[in-house]
Amino acid sequence: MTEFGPDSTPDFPAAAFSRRLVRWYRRQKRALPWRETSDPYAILVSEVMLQQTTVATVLGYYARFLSRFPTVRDLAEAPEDELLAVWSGLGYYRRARNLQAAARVIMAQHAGRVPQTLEALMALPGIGRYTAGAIMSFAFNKPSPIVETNSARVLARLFCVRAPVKSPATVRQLWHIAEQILPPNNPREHNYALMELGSLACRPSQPDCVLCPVSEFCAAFKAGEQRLIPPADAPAARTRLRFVGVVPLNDGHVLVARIPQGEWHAGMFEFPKVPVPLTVSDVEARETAQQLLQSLGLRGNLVAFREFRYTVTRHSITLCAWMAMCRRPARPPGKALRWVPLDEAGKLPLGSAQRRVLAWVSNDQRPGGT
DNA sequence: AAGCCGTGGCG
DNA sequence: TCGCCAAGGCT
Repeated sequence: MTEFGPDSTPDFPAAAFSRRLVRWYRRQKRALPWRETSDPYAILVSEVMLQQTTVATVLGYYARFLSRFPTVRDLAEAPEDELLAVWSGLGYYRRARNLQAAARVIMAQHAGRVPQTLEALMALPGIGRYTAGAIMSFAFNKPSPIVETNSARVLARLFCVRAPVKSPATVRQLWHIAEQILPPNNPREHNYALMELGSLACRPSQPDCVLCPVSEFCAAFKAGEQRLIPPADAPAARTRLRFVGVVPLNDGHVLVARIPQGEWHAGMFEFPKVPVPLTVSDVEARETAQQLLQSLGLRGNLVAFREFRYTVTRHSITLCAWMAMCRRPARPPGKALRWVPLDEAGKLPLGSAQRRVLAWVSNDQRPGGT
């Protein structure tokens, strides 16, 4: 075989490469909790959390999620609000809903056990080719290749693939390579090692080829092109948006609104807000806040103001938030609105920015706060 | 098949 | 402050 197959990697000494790579991995690997478990469900959870998300961020969620939803059944049966609240701050909230949908399919069609074939895994919502391959190799040590950000970069350099790594043709080529060089006897460590190499040494910028155990196999290194591969993407356009929001307070309660379908963070909660032009003056912003209060059927005083800046995908957002001391209306607010005790609001599913707003008002409302 | 979906850290 | 980056999948 080359040693495991011919084609685009005709002369590549795959077995020797993998042995060298895995030996390095065993010495250098980080201790990560999802590598310490053999529970396929826990590995599934970690892989979904890690999609487009840094290890450091996931470390703050992983154990808590598993202690709250220890089994496929617990997740399948969880109320959505509780699920989203646990996920709150992790981002890409569709992942949480897909993960629960996947858990329900696993209960209904696979007797509660994570399936062990690529086809069955890829049929689960939120699980694509990478995640399916990761579960196959990490959880079951079955020979499924993977291609994701790290390994794609490693493979592109290793074989000097100069085209953009995201183009469909390149993606196909990288999957082919990944399959060709995958050792049938040790797919788990091999795949882990490819990713770990990309993370620790074969980094996006400033690759540290001195640390690399397989530089002698690397076509880009030999050509001195490791810094040119893969080529940088064109910068993404950004838009700016501005909102005026109110945080109605009454007797230790805050008013929150369920975000409607079709908007960012749909189904989660936020403090009421409205879009305003980028150019509004402070006076106009204050008037907008007053009008917003009225439209909620509230009367109250705007007592404090603060701007929050955050990003949602490609949108740079400024939220001008007004704290409002209100009289609670006799009539209950609309169905999407809810008064909640301040100290329980944190248990709601909130986006990251809303969580910061909540921290602001909570701190202010505590005795002695300012 | 581009565009969408979140967030925090870092240079 | 700003742009880039990180264990993608879906439409």
